[in-house]
Amino acid sequence: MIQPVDRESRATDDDHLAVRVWLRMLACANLIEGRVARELRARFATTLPRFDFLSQLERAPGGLKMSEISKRLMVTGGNVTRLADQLLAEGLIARTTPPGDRRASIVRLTERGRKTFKAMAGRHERWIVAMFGGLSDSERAQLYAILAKLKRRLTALDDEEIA
Amino acid sequence: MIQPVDRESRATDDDHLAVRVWLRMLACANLIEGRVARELRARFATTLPRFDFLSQLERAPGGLKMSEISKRLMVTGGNVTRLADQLLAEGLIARTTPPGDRRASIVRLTERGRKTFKAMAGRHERWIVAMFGGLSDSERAQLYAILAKLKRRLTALDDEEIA
DNA sequence: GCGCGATCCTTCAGCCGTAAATTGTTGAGG
DNA sequence: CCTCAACAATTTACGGCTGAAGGATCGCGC
Repeated sequence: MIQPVDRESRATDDDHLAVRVWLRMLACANLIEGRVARELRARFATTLPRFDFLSQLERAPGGLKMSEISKRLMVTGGNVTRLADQLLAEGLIARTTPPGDRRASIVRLTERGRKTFKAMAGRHERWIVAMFGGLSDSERAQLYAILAKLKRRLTALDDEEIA
Repeated sequence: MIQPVDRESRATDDDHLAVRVWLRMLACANLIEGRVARELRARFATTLPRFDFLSQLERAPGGLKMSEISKRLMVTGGNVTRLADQLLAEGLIARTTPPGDRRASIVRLTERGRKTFKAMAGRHERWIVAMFGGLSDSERAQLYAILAKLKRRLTALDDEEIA
């Protein structure tokens, strides 16, 4: 019998259910994210943020503006700048300045970037599928639906006063 | 109508459901964590990891060994050392060496630490409850149950070969 | 006693993330 | 034109997290 000793496991009965749900969800997310990060490092000598960055470009054949990547990855602009610098140095992406706006810059995958990403994406999907393999189809669907509702709520709350 | 443009929203139909569930869950976790972090910073000039650290001590009146905190927070030892240094400097915790093992050190809340934490914890719970307020009791319960199963699976998978 | 691997903690370099200030560019109003 | 606010990207300072290396201590087995 496994005996986890983490934050979530130690929630006490007087905690509100919402808090316990949150701690459990956070624990799951951290376990999955950590595992994916370790695998990416071991097998591809890269990191999750870089993988995510490439993933966005994969879906946008024409390339993306830095600000657009920032929005999609939900990270700040400064962060995107640094990630782009690294991927550029690795030869996985290329940058151009769009005609008509010299402030912006557009980033797209290089051929090498596309190939590299394909290889990683295949593995990535298998890892995720394996980790969620303990749930039934119906449970995955329920989870998907409930999280949709939660996410709507969260984006609606955005910068509203909450407490 | 809200139009999110993040990672999860851009998942395509050929992605396996598990991947879409994962991206959605990650988006939710990041939204919640980010919001809590911002509130803690704005209202208490502190950070989420420090709050979590104190939270563990709150539940352990006799104090905890550094290694125990590391396990419970699911972070590495080096990280715990730094957090402890900061909380020590803020006067919220105290350290002692347990009799019988001079390698170890035991950390516990100071009176000031306990008071400070109480104030933060009350707010924290209200934020979480507000954020999960969009779900019904039944949905929260389902989520709680499904995540339990997922978490069991994840800890079982631990460092097993997965793909 | 004594070796020696295990354990506890710390330190360090490296990456990711943020917020805030800065540089350069654009475009709208006077 | 010319200002000036808005916007795109970058830089900087700081915090969290990791993995790896190192120092001290412990305790098992001989």
